[in-house]
Amino acid sequence: MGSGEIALPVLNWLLTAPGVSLEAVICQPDKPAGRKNILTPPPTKDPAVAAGIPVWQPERLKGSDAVAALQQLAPDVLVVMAYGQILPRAVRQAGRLACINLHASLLPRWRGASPIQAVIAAGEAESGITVMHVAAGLDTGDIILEEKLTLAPDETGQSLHDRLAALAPAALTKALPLLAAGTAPRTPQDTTRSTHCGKLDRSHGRLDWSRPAIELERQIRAFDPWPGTSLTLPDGKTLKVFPPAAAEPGTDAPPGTVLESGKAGLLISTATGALRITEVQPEGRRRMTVAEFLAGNALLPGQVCC
RNA sequence: CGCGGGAUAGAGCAGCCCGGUAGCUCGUCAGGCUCAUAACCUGGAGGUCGUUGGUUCAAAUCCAGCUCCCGCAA
Repeated sequence: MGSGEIALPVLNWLLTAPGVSLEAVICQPDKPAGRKNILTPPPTKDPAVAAGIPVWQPERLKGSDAVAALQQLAPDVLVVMAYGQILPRAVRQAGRLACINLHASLLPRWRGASPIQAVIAAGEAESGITVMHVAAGLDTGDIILEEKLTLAPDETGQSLHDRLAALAPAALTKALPLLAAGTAPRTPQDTTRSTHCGKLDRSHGRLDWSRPAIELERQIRAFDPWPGTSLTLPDGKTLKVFPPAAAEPGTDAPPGTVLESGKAGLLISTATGALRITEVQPEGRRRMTVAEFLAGNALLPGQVCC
């Protein structure tokens, strides 16, 4: 069961791994997407269809035909990754051996919808894939095992997403034989260490100059490419901001004040330190370097962004 | 039919409303200045103004179609 792009390597592994028989794929329904609102299937659908695997796309899992079909199928193991719906009890219990979830953080850290962005924004040193039993609560199930990786200094949401996606099959490769043999560890999560992260939207990407520059730099990396980061120019227009950015010593100018604008980028004052921005995208325009942007758009030191 | 912005020199933009010789910042090339420079000065090269058609004495500019790019929303 999976809908998101991050589940693709796992799906591919399930399709090809020896000793594994993938009986069905359950994913979210096709949804309107893009500028023309074209009906678009979730990323996991096409590969499954191409491989001749039955694909079920219930609008709401709870009470749907898919649940009954799943119970009748009675798979050994239910593997869930980035599915996008809460699993009813009937589904959690449909797996003969287990119903397991692959989560893109080291639980109990970053339970919730945006663990990849959260771990970078928080400035933590490592992340990974947690293989766990699915429980009633959100990402609260007992842990089978974790595969760790160390974050790079220039890690972005995109790069970490890709690395974690690629790491997931390895975690599953270790977990499935343990489940089959009945020797899988089952470690309850240490709830006192747990943190949560909610679903992100663009409004979370606005740069808040009252925060320290070092945090804003992490936010820009974490939110690239989703939900993206932006600032508001003095004329009221939105300017998207992309990595790399850098935190530098600042002045006592009010937060949001342009301190420097030139070939080396924009230096903008924050509450603590200043933020150097080097790559941007104006509304209706393509992505460009700050030097290119400044060639046709005046933004002088002393002007204030918000 | 979701809303909206855009396509002009290698890059980023102005000019369009009020048709009449193609402009700015940067890059690039040459020369100069300087102990020196990514700084400064002088000069040069570089554009079928996305595409097709229409209106007109005359279209980057007005009108219609087409292609492509992007922001928002979902």
